[in-house]
Amino acid sequence: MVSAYEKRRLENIKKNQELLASLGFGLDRPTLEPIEKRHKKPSAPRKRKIEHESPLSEEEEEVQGAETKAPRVQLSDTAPESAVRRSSRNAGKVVDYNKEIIKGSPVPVAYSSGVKNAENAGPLGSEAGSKRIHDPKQYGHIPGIEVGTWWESRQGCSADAVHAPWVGGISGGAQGAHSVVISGGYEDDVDDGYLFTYTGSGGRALKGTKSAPKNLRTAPQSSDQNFEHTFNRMLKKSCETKKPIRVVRGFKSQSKYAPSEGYRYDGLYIVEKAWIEPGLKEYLVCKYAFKRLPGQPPLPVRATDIDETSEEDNVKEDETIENEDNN
DNA sequence: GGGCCCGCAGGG
DNA sequence: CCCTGCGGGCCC
Repeated sequence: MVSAYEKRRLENIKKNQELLASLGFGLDRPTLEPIEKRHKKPSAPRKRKIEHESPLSEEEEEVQGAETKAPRVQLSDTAPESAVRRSSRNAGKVVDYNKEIIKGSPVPVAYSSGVKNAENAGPLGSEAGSKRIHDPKQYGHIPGIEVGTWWESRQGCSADAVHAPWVGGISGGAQGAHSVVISGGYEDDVDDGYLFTYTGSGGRALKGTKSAPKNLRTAPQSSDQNFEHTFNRMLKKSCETKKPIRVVRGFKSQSKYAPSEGYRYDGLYIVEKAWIEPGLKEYLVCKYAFKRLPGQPPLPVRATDIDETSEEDNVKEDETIENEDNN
């Protein structure tokens, strides 16, 4: 039995994947090998899902090797957008830093925010109360910030001028967006690393309702998005001007190209296409297809099996890729 | 672990 | 000034 929500989600994903495949013809996509295969605790036998409904292009399979999993997204039918918060999960966690580094990366890439003051952290982002020395309102790379730079939180990312807002996913100016953060807030977005779809902002009841007023920073989708919205208009402009956009991937994204912890600068992309489509929950959303500019360091790939010292996290993470087969 | 609500930076 | 935003910390 597949719920209407799940059906819609899979349809949207498939549509977005097809679009990305059409845009990605001939695109070179070097990736870094994941760090050594990790051991997973032998717990209860798990059903491995074989994906059929969202086939990847040959090109993608070549890159991903034997991994042909669908994006790891939340599959809850009841409260999908509330199940991704885990900001305090690192409290007291001890991580072996050396094992978190990928060989061959231009800068050490961490897979865990257990890293404190690591050499891969942004120059200012690791220092409390540091003052910004570069202007985030510019297009292209920020001087001194290498692709692969990692921050524990978005505060550091902002201090290093890569993405200014602490909360919003889109930042920009008259010629288009300067930077975006992939944060996994939209379940039908597809991330193939060198290409990804991105959903605009707006259409959320941040103030709550009249009877129950709130002052939230994020909230579930409750109305249509449109291109008149400031940030959505910026990204549409980006599609016209082809100005480069800094892209940061955050741990909340379930993509295999996203860090499992913290936030990582993944370099410059352009917006190839902008359109409006029905999102999940019936509301229209603004969608964008991003494409990575060539000549940048390869993208790291998240290790498949994460060796968590605490088992509850391990189980929880793994369950997100399980699902009843819809056959 | 979930709900609440805060500061902050940016855009208009 | 105002309002907004795919954070995050605190309290429960």
